Amino acid sequence: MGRAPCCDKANVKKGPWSPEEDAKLKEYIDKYGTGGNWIALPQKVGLRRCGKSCRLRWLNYLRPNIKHGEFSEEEDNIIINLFANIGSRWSIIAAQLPGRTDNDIKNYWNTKLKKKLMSIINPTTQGLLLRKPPHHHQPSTISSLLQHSSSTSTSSSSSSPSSLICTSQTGSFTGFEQPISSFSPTTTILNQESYLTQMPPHYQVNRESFQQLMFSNGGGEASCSSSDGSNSFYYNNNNNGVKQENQEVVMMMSNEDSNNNTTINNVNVNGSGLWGSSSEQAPLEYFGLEEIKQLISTSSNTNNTISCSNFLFDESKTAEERVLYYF
DNA sequence: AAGACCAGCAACCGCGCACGG
DNA sequence: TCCGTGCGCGGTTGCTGGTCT
Repeated sequence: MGRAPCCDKANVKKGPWSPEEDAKLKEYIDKYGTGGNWIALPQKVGLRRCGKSCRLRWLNYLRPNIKHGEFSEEEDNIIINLFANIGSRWSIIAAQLPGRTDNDIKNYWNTKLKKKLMSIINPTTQGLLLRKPPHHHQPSTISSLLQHSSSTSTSSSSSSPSSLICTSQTGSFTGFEQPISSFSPTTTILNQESYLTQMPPHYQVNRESFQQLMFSNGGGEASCSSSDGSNSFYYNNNNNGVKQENQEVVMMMSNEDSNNNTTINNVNVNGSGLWGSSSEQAPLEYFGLEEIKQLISTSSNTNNTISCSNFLFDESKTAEERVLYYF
């Protein structure tokens, strides 16, 4: 037995709201408030609308102080950074942007910002450039990345200053403004509030979220190239979709030899620096692609993408093109 | 000029969660 | 503790206007 419908579908109007409906709803809520019951509201207002529809219309359009129009660069930066840290929690992101609604931000992200960022990160392949930075490397800022986008050469992505740095100790990409190892390993996605409050003035970019950010939607070439010829993918072997205390982070590295053969090594980087402080390197763990596929094989398979709570695995890609990311 | 295509955005849908009985 | 109900969220759909061919 399915869930009871929230309203009588046959007797509710759907589609765009008329100015009259808007006026009715606004006038009523201004006068009496929502009464804490959206389902009952349409009847009180005299609208043939679903309560959920009224709520949406109010929240996204009618309520006071809604900001419409262009997003500022500042807002862009906040959205990008928050998305990279907490993913598509649009309501949380919206809470950081007064006057903006989650729907607005979601639409803005999907239609403009994601494309903009993709073109910045890798203007040629639309893939994510990952390269080992020199120790003295000063990561660029997001704003400088955005500024850089207009001048980046399309033929030499490896020379782009937008290289990404990752730290396994914190489980976060920084890549931008913040030195690595600013987060404690106990920081969890679940604990969103503390996660946010621990964010430095310049937000960090969360490793797995950034991958999702870059690779979701299946667009472009999937491999992550580095200047030394290695491709790097990451996954998290935690199954519940939430970062855990002292969780292991397993990094897969694939290398292409002179014959264009790709080998994949899986390096456990738990507790050590991302690119390995060899003396502290944890024992290697090996998870082949087949094993990973097995891990996720119980999940549903739609549109050539096997998915589960943690992973998306694009089967249509070749080995080195495969994208595996923490979800 | 007209049809095809695309981008932007408002709105819908379904699911998970919280809460009260 | 269980169940029903409403809310809130995120993904998706579909309409509309603009651009391209």
